[in-house]
Amino acid sequence: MNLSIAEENYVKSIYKLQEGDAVVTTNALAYELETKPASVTDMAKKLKEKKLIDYEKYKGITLTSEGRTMALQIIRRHRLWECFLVDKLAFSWEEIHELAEELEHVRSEKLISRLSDYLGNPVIDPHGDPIPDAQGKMAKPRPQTSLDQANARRLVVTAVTDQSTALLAFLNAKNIKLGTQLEVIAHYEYDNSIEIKLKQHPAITISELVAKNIMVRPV
Amino acid sequence: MNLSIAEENYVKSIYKLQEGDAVVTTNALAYELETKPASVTDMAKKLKEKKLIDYEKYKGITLTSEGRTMALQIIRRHRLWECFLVDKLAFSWEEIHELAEELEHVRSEKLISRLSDYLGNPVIDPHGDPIPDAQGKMAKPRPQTSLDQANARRLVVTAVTDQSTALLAFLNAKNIKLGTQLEVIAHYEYDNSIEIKLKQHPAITISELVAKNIMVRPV
DNA sequence: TTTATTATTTAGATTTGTCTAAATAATATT
DNA sequence: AATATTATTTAGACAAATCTAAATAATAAA
Repeated sequence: MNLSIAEENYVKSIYKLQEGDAVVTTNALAYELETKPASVTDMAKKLKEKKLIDYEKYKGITLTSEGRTMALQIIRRHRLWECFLVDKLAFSWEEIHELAEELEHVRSEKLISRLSDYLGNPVIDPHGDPIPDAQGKMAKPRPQTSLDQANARRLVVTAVTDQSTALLAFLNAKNIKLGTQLEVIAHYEYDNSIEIKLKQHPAITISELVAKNIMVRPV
Repeated sequence: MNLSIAEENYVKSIYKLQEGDAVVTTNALAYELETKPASVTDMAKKLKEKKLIDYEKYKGITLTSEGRTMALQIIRRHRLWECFLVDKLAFSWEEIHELAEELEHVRSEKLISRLSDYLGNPVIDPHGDPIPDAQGKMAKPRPQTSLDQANARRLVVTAVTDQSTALLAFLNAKNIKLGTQLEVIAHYEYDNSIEIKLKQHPAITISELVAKNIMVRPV
């Protein structure tokens, strides 16, 4: 089946919001796709017609197994292009998402399989997320949490959820990037700020807002 | 200015049909884009509004200098991706066009400039066509003609105009590919067939139809 | 130069994906 | 349980890109 770019984006977002098997609500999907709930309802009817989702009025959305297969293909394409951009074209991790967002819609099984070979068939992308193989199989996602909720002491940065230039500039100034290892020194209850220490750097204190946008996993 | 994919395809095709400065007719453009003349008229009004073309009813279409700049950017993207597909992913010359046709619509100056660097800033693409630089400057197109009209004796294959699988299979069987050098032995007036010889192969005779679809330049 | 042919444009419709505003359903609050 | 709030859907509209059929302009042929 051949999906439009819009349809692909819906399928991908539904997959993302499902996180396993949760039902996705109209509003959540609208928010994720930066569109209006009415548009989501319209598209839900179309995707149901194409048997990519299960959908009943007011009951929310889940992917069918066919929809899940489509989603995994799109995610595969996205993550392989991200690898390409970082490994071959030396882009930094904060620049790649929106480019991969466009490249992922070039549908060619052959292109993707050759790209994968060319990259050495990587199994995780530059954000640390697993890459589905051609059959849609992939490793379990790493158990990442936002920095403000992490309970381990020694952590590694896996992603940044807010791509605003203000945040990225801040992280740059503090030498925090993808793969950076850090140690949590203290939580300050008063404003939920967190004191952290990077190797070869003095300890710094970051606000709750910043901590919420830094994703980490135990090292 | 930000063009839609449809608009980019129009601009690119107008550039191609102009071949310098010729006026492009509605019908010719419709044929090139595999669409209907009425659709071309509609789009012509839009592109005129955006100052990318000069257009007066019944008088045909030409690009403005702004339109030409856009066209050269699109062609640059297209040809760089073709280089990537052949040089890095080992695609053959007959497979790359339609993939590049999609990849060319990812608009990112930075992506293209890095891709160009990565490829060693090539100045001709796998079909032998020149690649515009970031400023839109490019070498003169090679003087290619179809094999049936070539007057030189020793030639090199630069392109195939008909991408049908039947023709490609034929060329494959005869070991004719991009860059293949050949020598014209004889023209047979009766049916306009041509006898040619490839190095390390016995001479073969090809029909006028085949010869018309093989582009060559003197070696 | 009148007529026939071909090229182009217009008018009106269609599809896809979106929107706003209003209606309805589901859920939460009192 | 009645009411308020929030979530979702429907109805109707819109923009982009296309189409068909009919009208008009340009060109070729008689």
